[in-house]
Amino acid sequence: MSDSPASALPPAPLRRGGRRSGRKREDVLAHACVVIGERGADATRFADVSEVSGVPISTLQYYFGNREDLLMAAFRYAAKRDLDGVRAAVADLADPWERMQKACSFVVGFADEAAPYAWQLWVEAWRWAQRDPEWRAEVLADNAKWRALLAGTVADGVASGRFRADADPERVARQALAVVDGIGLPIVLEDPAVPPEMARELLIDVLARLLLP
Amino acid sequence: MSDSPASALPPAPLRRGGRRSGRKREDVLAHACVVIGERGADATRFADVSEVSGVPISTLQYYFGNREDLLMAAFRYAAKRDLDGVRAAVADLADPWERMQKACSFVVGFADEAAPYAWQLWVEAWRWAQRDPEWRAEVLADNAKWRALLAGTVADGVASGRFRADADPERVARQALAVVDGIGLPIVLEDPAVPPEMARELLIDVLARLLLP
Amino acid sequence: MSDSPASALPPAPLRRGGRRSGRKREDVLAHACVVIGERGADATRFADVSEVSGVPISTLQYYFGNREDLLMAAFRYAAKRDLDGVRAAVADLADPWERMQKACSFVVGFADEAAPYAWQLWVEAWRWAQRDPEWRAEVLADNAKWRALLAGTVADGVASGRFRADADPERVARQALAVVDGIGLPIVLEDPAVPPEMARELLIDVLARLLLP
Amino acid sequence: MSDSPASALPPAPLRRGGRRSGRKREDVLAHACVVIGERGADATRFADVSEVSGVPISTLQYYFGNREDLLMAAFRYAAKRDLDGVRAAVADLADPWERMQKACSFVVGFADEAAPYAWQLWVEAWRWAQRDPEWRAEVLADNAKWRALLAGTVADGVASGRFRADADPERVARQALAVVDGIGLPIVLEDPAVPPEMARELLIDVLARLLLP
DNA sequence: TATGAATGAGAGTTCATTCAT
DNA sequence: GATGAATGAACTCTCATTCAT
Repeated sequence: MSDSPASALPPAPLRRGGRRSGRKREDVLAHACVVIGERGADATRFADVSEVSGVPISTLQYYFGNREDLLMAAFRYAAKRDLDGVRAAVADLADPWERMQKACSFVVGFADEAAPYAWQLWVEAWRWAQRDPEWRAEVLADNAKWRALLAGTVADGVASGRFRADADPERVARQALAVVDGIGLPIVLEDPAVPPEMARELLIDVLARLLLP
Repeated sequence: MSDSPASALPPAPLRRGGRRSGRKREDVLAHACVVIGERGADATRFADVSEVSGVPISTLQYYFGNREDLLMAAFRYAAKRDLDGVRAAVADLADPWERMQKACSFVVGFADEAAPYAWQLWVEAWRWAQRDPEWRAEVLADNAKWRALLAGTVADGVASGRFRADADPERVARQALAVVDGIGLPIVLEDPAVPPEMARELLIDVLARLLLP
Repeated sequence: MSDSPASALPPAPLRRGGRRSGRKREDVLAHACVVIGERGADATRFADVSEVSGVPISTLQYYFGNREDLLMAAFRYAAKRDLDGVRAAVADLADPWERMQKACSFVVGFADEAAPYAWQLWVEAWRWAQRDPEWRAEVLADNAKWRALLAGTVADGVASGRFRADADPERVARQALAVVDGIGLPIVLEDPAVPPEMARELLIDVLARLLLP
Repeated sequence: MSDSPASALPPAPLRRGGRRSGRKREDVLAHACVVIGERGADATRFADVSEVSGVPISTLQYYFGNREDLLMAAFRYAAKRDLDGVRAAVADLADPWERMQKACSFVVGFADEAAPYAWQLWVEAWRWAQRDPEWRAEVLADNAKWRALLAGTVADGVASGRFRADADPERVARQALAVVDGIGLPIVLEDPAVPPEMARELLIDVLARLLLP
């Protein structure tokens, strides 16, 4: 009933705290994210989530209400998880340049630190955000958080002299995020013309030109 | 029946003379692109395309077969149209740097030269390409064409001395395409944090760092 | 909603007590048999069964799945009902010759003991059995049961001396079944050249030649 | 375009006479019979007949009109062909008993003299005849011809003393036809319990009891 | 709180048929 | 006489959702 979703993430660790139902809810959302990542949000039906999570359809509706509500809940869950993940990943890195690289690598799924289906979920969210105001607000808010994370790192580096003095943290954060989003594409499409190693190297190169003295 | 699709694009340029059915087919595809751009490919029903184009549902099926085939035909149509469009737009620009800027601005929809819904259609295509081999092949092939276009421009600029001598056309093309794809996101989401003018400026800035001496 | 189907058969005998859904399911099947008998299986639409039974189309699909599954369920229901019917009809007949006559008369619809549309349903089943392995298996299994029923009766008659000593139960069962199937045709077609009474008499005559001393 | 249908029958021999279109018409009908035999009349679409015959759909409609008209034409064609076939097959048999056996074996498809799909087409015709007056008239008329054929043979045998003197030609013809129709069933269903050889033997046995002294 | 039963809305698809050439 | 283009009608099936327990 509650196997861990396909890869990586445990079946919702939150051992401590959490009312029983809260735990199950999270468990379902983790599964839902996998389904959305694999089939796309539009093609994600209650039946799919029910099957992978083992929770009956009507119970899903009892928990989340609408189909769209379920989707939104799953996206919120993933967004928070990704952000928490990247923060944890860079937490113990002292060097701003190291942190910048790590943070940018995270989402696109380089190496093992990646959140499963993170990029796919973002693409889904973007699509819905183009058409639904609620989704749009959600996505924009999250984008802001990512920019803040990067801008903060840039500011640190500038202050410490690790980065160029004329680097504007806000500007560079926007640019870095753009490159990250753009370089993720060939990776998820497994474009043979841009294998993951090359993609990472191209990404780091752009970041270096933007930041390093 | 053959009104121009909702916005911008003319009622289909069409060869000339035009074989009866060929003309109508293209007309339908232009309309379909609009619908896909507005509602998303998954949400695009025969009924929608029928309503917008004035062509009966069964006639659409007679023309294109499957719903998915219709979608694919529309995407192919748009991909070709965009590529033709950008080629035409840069054709009479002599300066490589001018051409680079123009080409990169084109897709994301800056100014008036943009193809309508071009970016939205690409996002749709990416999503399908992640899951369907046929779409994947199509998208990768088109990506390659874009890279070639940019790489050619870079090579010209290097040869003419307008660009830095150490700029590797292939590498820069990949990077430029990434930035273009990534900077398009806040634009279509109309992110107030990254208004179009700023986006353009940020994009040009990255290109400059990659290319200019 | 649960009127007895158009003709003859009671509003479903049903176990007794009856689990809610079981009762309704059987009720629907009885109605479906009538529709199939009247229109033919190929021409039997969900809409027809829905109209006759008063059960919404989507509920029919919820119960039975496919259209073909509904058809198959109806046939299984009818096959069992007919077999039960003929067994009950001959149960209290002591004389093998009486039993033989009764059993053979049953299916083709002589007199009042007939199961409604039994013969039509068999013809439908034969058609599908020619092309679908699942139907074929079902029909062959049922044919075997009928043969066994007849062969048992023949064996009884031979043992009791009522039938010719040299009558091979298995052989005669096959022959009797063939005559039964064949004589049913003019009856359902209402061939004026072979009115029911004549048909019965011709059938009994053949059986007599096969069995009586 | 006009390959011979799957088995046996030539692509309509009628070399001599026949206006061009008459020949093509017959050719189409022979193909249609094959389709009907293989898929069943209800499942026979214009597209199928068009494909096997190579004649465009609209031409089929031009020739035959309705779908049902095409079906009926095909059945008429087959019915005549079968009757002609059996007449030819027994024409040069002097012994009434030989003729009886031959005629009865013909339809059910024993040996090589069978008309392809003859039995299947009859079953189809029976089904339609149950519901459509026009088909019913057609089928009854043909049944009458078959009965006449058999009755004539019986009468010959009685007259010549080959058959029992008390055999009533009309009665026996009806009975024989019933056994033929009934014994055909396990054959077309390929019932392992009644292999063709056994079926023929059982059939002949019944005929013998009805006719031989 | 949680879940099975039931049902309406909507979509794709097939296919005969009509019309113009 | 023959045929391709075009289209409406009908049907199956999927799926979210409501209701009762």
